[in-house]
Amino acid sequence: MTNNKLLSDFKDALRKEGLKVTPQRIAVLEEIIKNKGHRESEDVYMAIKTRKTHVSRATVYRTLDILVQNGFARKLNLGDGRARYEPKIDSPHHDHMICNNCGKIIEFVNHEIEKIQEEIAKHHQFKLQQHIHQLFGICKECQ
Amino acid sequence: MTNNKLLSDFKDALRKEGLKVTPQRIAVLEEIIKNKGHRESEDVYMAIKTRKTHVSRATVYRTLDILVQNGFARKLNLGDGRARYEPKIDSPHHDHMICNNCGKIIEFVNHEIEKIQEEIAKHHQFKLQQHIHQLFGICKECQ
DNA sequence: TTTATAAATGAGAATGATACTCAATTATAA
DNA sequence: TTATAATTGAGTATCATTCTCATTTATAAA
Repeated sequence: MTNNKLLSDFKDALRKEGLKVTPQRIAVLEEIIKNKGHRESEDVYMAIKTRKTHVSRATVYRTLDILVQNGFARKLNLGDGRARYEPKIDSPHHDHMICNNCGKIIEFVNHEIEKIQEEIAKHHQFKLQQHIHQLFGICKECQ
Repeated sequence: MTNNKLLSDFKDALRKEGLKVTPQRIAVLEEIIKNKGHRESEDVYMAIKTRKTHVSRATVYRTLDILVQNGFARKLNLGDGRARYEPKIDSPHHDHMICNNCGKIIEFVNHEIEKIQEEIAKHHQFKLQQHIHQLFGICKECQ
């Protein structure tokens, strides 16, 4: 998906929700789709602040929530107290391996695991909505 | 394992680490092994405070850390900002399903998933140390 | 048992990420 | 262009957890 298409989808989503299209919201979207990065709110705030629109931390948090609610971004909880955000568009589902030493994040997917998860949920008559699967350890480079 | 054995193991562990055996530390251990519960620090603090030894929040946190470091308890991060602690002794490895509605926690294990995880790690030359696998959704009772 | 002392404790302050408040600003529909 | 409801931003609040440091205590040695 081109960034233009994404931008216009985002504007449509905002309008559909009765939300206004503001330079701050656009800036947060652009910052988030800039790379595959697993960005912290503070990173996004600094990046926007440094090079373009004036924005506040509060607005960054609020906009990241909007992106998550509307399927443009995914919020990750890596257990260190700071949420990370990654673009969700054109990014097939995946989970994460996190290096305990350097913090590097490696994405992985395994359809067998996904399938077993469904079965486990079904077995408990549990209606699965989301899951978190994270592998922590030491990456190749840090050994 | 009997509670007496556990208690004496805990005392041994403390001595081995050069730590003192204090009533507060014993109280935290006893509270944690009382049930399979996934307890919050505040719960443990209130429970001890109400019925036995005087203890402070700081000491509860410090002792829970000691329990985790020495394999007597496991610390869970459920993504809601409050850590949970469960006894680890005599409790085989398991992961958790969490009801998004009522907060109930159901434990599950699946050896196939464990095996695949190992393979994924190996494939990336990643030295696996821990993992988090949590399924979120709606439990049977809440549907 | 008493003593010496390093470790543990507790009360409250500090921290840090995130959420909230509300007056001022701004996007948008008419 | 105007009216107005939504948005923004600066700073404050929150909440779990950690830190500080003076006081207390467990423990080893005498």
